[in-house]
Amino acid sequence: MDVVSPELNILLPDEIMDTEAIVMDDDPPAESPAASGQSQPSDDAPIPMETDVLAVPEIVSLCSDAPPTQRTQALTTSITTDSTLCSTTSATQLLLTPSIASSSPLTLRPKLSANHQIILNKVASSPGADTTRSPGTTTITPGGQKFMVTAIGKSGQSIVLQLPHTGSKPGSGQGEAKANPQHFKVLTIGGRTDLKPVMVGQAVSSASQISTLQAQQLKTVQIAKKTQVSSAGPIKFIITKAVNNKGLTAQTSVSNVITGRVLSTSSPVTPPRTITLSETLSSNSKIAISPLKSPSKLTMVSVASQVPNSPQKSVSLPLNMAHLGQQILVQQSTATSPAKVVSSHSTPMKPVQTVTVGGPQFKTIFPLSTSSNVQQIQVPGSRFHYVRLVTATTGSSTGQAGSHCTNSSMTAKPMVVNTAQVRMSVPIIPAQTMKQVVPKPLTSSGQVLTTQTQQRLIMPATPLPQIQPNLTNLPPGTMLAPGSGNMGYTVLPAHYVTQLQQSAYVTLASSSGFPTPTGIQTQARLPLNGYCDCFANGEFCQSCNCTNCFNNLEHETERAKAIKACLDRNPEAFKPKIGKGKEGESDRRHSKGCNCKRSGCLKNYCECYEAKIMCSSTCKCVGCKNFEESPERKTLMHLADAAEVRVQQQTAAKTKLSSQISDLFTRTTPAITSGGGRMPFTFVTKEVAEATCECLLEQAEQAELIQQPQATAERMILEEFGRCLMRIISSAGKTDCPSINC
DNA sequence: GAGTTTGAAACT
DNA sequence: CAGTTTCAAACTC
Repeated sequence: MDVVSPELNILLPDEIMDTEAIVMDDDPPAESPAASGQSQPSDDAPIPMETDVLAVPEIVSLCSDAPPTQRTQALTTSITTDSTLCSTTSATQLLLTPSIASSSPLTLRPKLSANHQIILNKVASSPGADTTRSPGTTTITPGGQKFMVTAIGKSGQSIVLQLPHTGSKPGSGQGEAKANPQHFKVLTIGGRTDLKPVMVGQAVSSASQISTLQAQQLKTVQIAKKTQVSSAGPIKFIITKAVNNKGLTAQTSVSNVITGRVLSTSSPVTPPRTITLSETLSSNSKIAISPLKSPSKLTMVSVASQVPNSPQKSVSLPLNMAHLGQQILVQQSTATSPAKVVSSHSTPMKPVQTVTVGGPQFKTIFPLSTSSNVQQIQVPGSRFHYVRLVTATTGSSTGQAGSHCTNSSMTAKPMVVNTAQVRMSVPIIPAQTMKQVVPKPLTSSGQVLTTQTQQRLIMPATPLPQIQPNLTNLPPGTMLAPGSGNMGYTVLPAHYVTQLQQSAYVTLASSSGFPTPTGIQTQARLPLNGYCDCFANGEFCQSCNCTNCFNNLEHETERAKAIKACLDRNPEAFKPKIGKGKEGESDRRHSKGCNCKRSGCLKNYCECYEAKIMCSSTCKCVGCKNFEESPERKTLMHLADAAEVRVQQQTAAKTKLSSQISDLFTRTTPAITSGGGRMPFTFVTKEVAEATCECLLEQAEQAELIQQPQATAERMILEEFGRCLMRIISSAGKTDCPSINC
């Protein structure tokens, strides 16, 4: 058994994990089921994940010495940690982990593309066959031969897996799948630590395919068809993406799930993550990939409402998946229908515990107690309902629906109950410190409303006591606009005041026809074409160069109305773009997401990068490299860190030098002023200098007398000069007028 | 500091 | 929702 070290993850190209969407064939039933997995020439080209996907480094290569046909049925691959993945024999199992005893064969035709992508070509398109591109580890068991491809890498480094023509139409029924059991198991390892959809292929598995799962991390993702939803139900592949996370070596588990069907494998590599990918039918087009795409696409293992006899309803749950915030998400659905996974609550929810899962896009709700050890997981904004099966048993897979977790939550990082508390502070400071910030006397006590970081009091208009009780319910960044409700304060985060500028300018310079709510018509405007640092900082202009400035107390009304007009146009205008993620999420994220296309999200053009946050599912960026495991990003971060360290060191050195100079000056000044004569010019008088020179001349003469060579003469003179200096120094502390005697 | 690049926002 | 335009910030030289 070859085990791919997690380090390979780093080495693999980024594109591997860029798996926002995959192409899955949802074609009508093909003529050739090819259930046996016969190899057929496939012209299916690997579907690039994105434009530059093909530039995959030669990190992994798959080769098989078996004939193509044989390779089709018997994938012989070995994966090593070195730069070469060479096949052994057709019977060779390539297992990264103690693979599950999955006997369901999956006919795949792996090939190594010119760009060294691991490609499993689907022999022929069939309804049951889906094109799968899976970065990560793929375990395939064709006819008892187990095949595991470790596509360790990162986003965008795609391993293209194209399933051979299976012939088992997912929607055609499960029996067909059983008749021609073609199963593959895809395990993706490595890549981003965050939730990222991973390629999923058609997974047709028997219910018995449940492995012992001890993965510490797992994210389950459902691939949902973007463009087309078959009435028969799209085949959905769920791949657990093992994430190379901090060298974890726990077994990774793989769960390949078609609706109601779950395949699970395990591999001792890294904690997996299950990722949902969106599918674009028949799409060979380039796919813009961003990390953490589409949390709403997350689809989990269907576990609820299982049909007891349904072979497609097996649930494998990775264990320890909660580690480091990784999460297995099990979709609770009626698995009887191979069609679209629909969340259904077959069992009433138990009291749950809301926890924050590391993935920024998940809010996990754990049932405090359920008879089936099902942890319910809620994904905000998702119409799916997820559960996580947790069991204390660590036994091997028995084929039962359930989990094989080994204290998954124990190894997980502390789950923080998301209280979504609004942190605001309302300090009371002396009124005189506010200056212009307080245009009107607030109260006799001079209470000033401030909020936590970056929030400024812009426009207090009413006494604080009226609003203070409400502030505790305001989220950070809340703007209390004048006239909004009974609140007369305008609290703006400084970062977003800039957004107000332009609008404010337009409003104030309302000759442009901007429909101000109040119909203000004035030529006055905020300074500098609306661009005023004072205003941006949420402050009134003071001692700046702006002209016709309305950003002052005198124009309080106009200013407030400008703000209000801006809010009328865009109520979200002052909400922080960069802030906490969704409720329950701990990571910061961009509320809208960037839309970078050329910068790779690694320049400050990218708002996410600028804010030093990872691109998230909300981003629409192309060729994004701003994800956690991006080598480019790491490099930049390292450079930035190094630069910062340099700056700090230089600053510290300058500070120290300045301090030393200052200290020296401080220490020497008294001596100078007191006539102590400790400074050189105080005791190296003209007489001393002359005497020294005489001594040196005398030494030179002596050297000439004894006919010493020039070098020796110079040495003698220098030695004499040294002696003179010593005498000067020694005399300096004794007398004001040191005497030099040769 | 000028010119170019880039992406967000506005607009259609 | 997609395409285009505008514009200011970021970037390069």
